[in-house]
Amino acid sequence: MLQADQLKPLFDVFNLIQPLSFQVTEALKPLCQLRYFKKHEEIQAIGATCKTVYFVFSGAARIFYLKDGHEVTEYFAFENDLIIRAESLFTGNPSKKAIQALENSNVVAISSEALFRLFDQYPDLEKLFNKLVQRSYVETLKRLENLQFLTAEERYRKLLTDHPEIIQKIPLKYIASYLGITQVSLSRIRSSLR
Amino acid sequence: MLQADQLKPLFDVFNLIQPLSFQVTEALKPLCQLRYFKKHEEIQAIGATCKTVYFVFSGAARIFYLKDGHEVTEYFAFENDLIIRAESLFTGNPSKKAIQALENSNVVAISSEALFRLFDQYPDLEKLFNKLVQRSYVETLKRLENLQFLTAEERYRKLLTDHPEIIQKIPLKYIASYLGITQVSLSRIRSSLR
DNA sequence: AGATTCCTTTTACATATGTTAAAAAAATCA
DNA sequence: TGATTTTTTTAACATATGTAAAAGGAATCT
Repeated sequence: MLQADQLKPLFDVFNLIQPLSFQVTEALKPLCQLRYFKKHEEIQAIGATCKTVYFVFSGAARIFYLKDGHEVTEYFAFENDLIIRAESLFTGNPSKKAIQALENSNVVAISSEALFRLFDQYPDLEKLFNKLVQRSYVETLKRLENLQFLTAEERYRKLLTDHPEIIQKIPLKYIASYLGITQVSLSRIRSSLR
Repeated sequence: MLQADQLKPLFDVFNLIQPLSFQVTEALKPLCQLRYFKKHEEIQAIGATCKTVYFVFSGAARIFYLKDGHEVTEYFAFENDLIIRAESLFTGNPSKKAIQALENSNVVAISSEALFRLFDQYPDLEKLFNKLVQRSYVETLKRLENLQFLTAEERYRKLLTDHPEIIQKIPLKYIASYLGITQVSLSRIRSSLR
């Protein structure tokens, strides 16, 4: 069971995005399940329909899918980051993507159905959720631009400056597919920068 | 000035996504400005902050930006499609992207500030807007996946099956940058498929 | 600690895509 | 219609990235 205020760091982040009243906060807390996953453990499997909204409480996670038998990483999430598989959550279709812990991680899991049921009663909660979605959307647009017209080396350099924590904490084989290139190619790029 | 029910086709689409009451519909109508743009005309310029939500009423439009002096097309919009530059609308930052008519087009323009002001009074209107954003987000995720791990030829084939209207109506030079390749490369791919 | 597995780099070669320039084809305009 | 401009294709060559296999290095497990 959750201890009082254990969730405070996450709720502090929420409040920066959308100020929440005491009532909203109290209504949301019971929906938050703190779950522990070991490094490499699967948080959600491929084929499951996304009915849970996750936040990384501590640790790190990724979303990936299989393409021709090998894994393609689509997204990395760190502390306080939202994890949803939007293409499933918003359509009700099963997701072809999995969520996996990259380190021993604590994750806050919220049932999307229970969350959405609170929206009519607490409009600010709906606004918070939608602002989080908007932020994810904007981030995805930026990644799209990068993939559309930067070279592999430019994308790697950009990741290095924009998200150094990814380079530091994540195995290169995951970063390669995230950048849309092979591991060999990434290795080549790295050695050319030395 | 708008004639009664001129907007009906667009509102029919809205109702499929989120049923709107008579009151909501009547509140939204006065915000809808029907504007005409000639082929190639600029709907919004680079550098402007996005404070308008557009829908294509008839015709077609695109979002593009400049990269090293040449245009990169990010998005095509056809009848009833939403056009927003999310990275500006949701952040308040000036957009580096322009919106341009690709044919003689009628466009419904809605002030985002006026629209957002209606949200507290009409929650279903907020829900409609957020569902439209969610759909755009999901579409963007699909494009990201394609750019991340399909070859140029696979991306072209996919566009051919998923959005034949783009191939039919849009100049190839715009399609090339949309696919993340040069015009020469696209031409080569097309001839190899013949 | 040693053995095993996993991750990263390197090499050699193949292929896809980019670049520049020119020709061909199509669209636009007076 | 004919002239002009724009778009698309083709050619030749350069470069980036992919593929497969092997070696080296690091992490993990008992």
